[in-house]
Parts: sequence; structure tokens; C-alpha cells
Amino acid sequence: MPELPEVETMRRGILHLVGSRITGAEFPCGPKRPISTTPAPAAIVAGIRGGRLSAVERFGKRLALEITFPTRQRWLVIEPRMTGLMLVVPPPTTDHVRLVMHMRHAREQRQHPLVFWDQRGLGTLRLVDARGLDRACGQTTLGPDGLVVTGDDLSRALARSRRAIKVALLDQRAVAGIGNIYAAEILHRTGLDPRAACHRLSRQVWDRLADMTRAVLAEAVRLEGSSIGDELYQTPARRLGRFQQRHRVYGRTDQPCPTCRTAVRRIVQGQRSTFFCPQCQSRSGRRSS
DNA sequence: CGTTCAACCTGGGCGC
DNA sequence: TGCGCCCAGGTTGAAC
Repeated sequence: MPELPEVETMRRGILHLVGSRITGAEFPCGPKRPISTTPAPAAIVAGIRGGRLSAVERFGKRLALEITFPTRQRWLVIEPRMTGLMLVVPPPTTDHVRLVMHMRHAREQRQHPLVFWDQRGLGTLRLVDARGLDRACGQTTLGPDGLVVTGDDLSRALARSRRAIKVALLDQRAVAGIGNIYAAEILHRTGLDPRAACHRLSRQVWDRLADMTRAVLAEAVRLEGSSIGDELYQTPARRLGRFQQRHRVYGRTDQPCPTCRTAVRRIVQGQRSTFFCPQCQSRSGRRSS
């Protein structure tokens, strides 16, 4: 579920908790249905209790909570994967509440839970120090952020690749934050065939692609992400995203392309669905002609 | 370098 | 009603 816009929305939706003390934490699902954590849940609870939430950062599709102690600091890196959500209001179900952090705000002395809820449980939690943060979220793992990526960045990372552009855009080492929804929407707005081979794309096309990547992701952040299908994705306050109203091809197999009315096609690339308009997206992005 | 497949999980929708 | 199958926003590691 969460791609860059959804994770950025989570970040913004919990920013007001910066300054709060973490007075306690629990893993309510227990060992019966564990999510992947490093270290084990008990060590995470011990490692964050008593600390102060001092920053909330986003690295691609990952959220990192900086937790400060008098003599050191740690980072709790949260990867929501398919169905993970950060919530500051009661969750959709009491099932699937993976982590509860009890926050006490500096001013209002009110206890306030911060919840990581994850239906499928594919999400991961890691508690690391500064070096661990670099390993988990540094440049070796993640390329430039999708909100600021340039044509230079994309061209440098991908112009020699023989992969299809759709598959390459999902490579987090090339550009961080694009997932299946936004790859489809970016390519439609660029007019590019998702099957076009990277090494055949012109420099102009890389520039257009980077421009469209920044524009689409920024607009999706503004609209608080995409809540599709069962509307599982919600903001920390449990509002629905609104970018799905702007989707042109994602999840719209056989429906008319909003630009040209041609039926949207679904194909499979790299074991994942690709949605595109065969009419609007016929450009192979050739260097010449 | 690439691709392909399986795995990690829950749950909704569909055809029979 | 139930069963089996396919699908879903992501990532990783193994095999070739």
C-alpha cells in the first residue's frame, strides 16, 4: 500500500507528537502473529521506553522515528510495506495492532497512543543507532527521493539498463518512493510505453520523466495519498486519501482512458500488474525520431 | 548484469 | 454455504 505519498502523509500526521515522551510500549499481537522486528519485540520496548520522540523522517517508503535519551539516540525504522498504517486515533480493528507506543506530550500532560497497525503483517520494525540508520536508509540502499529526483539522477542510474522503464522505476536504488500505483500514473502522464527499454530513452525523456515524477508525487502528497479498493489506506487521523480521484490508469483495466477514451490495458511485468493506455503511451522514447 | 519464482501474511471477490 | 483460486499499495533472497 503505502508508497512515498502515503508514507509522507503518515509522517506529517504524527509530527505534532515530536517532543513527546514515550512512557511505554506494547506488542499486542504477541508472539502468536509476529511481524518482523530487529531486535525482538521485548528489546524494542526496552529500547524506546523513556525516550523522547525528537524527529520524524521519511526515507523513501520508510518512516524513521528519532528517539532521544540523555546520552544517546536511536531510530525506530518502520516499513509499512503493503498494509501498514501509523495511527493517532483508534484503529480499524483491534486485531492487527502490531505496536502501541504511549506518548506523553510535553505540554498537555495527556497520554496519547501512537499505533502501528498492519493487517497483513508484512511490515517491519527496526531499532537502530545512527550507523544502523545509514545501513537501512542510506544511499547504498535508496536512491534520491522521488520528490526531488532529477533527469540527471535517473539517467545516471538507469540509462544503461536494458530493463523496461516500468520495472526500473520500482527500483528503490534508482529513485526512492515510487511503487506500483505511481509508476503507472507517472508513465501515463509522460506518454511513455511501460515496456520501453531504459537504454533506448533519450536525455529529454529522462528529464520529462523526472519532472513528472516530482509533480505526480507532490500532488499525491497534497491530496494525502491514494485510498483505493477497500480503502484500507488512511491517514494517521483516519481520513481517506484523495489522489485516487486523479488516477488515470491504475486499477482501471478496460475502462476508458480519461485523455483519449481508449480502453486501459493490464499487463504483467516483473510479476506485478502494469496499467497503461495503449494509445497515449505508445512512445518508446527513442533517442532519435 | 538480468529475470523468475517463492516467501512473508490477511482478506475480498469470483466462479462453481 | 463452502471451496479453491486469483488478486492486492512491498521487499528479499535463491536459483538460473
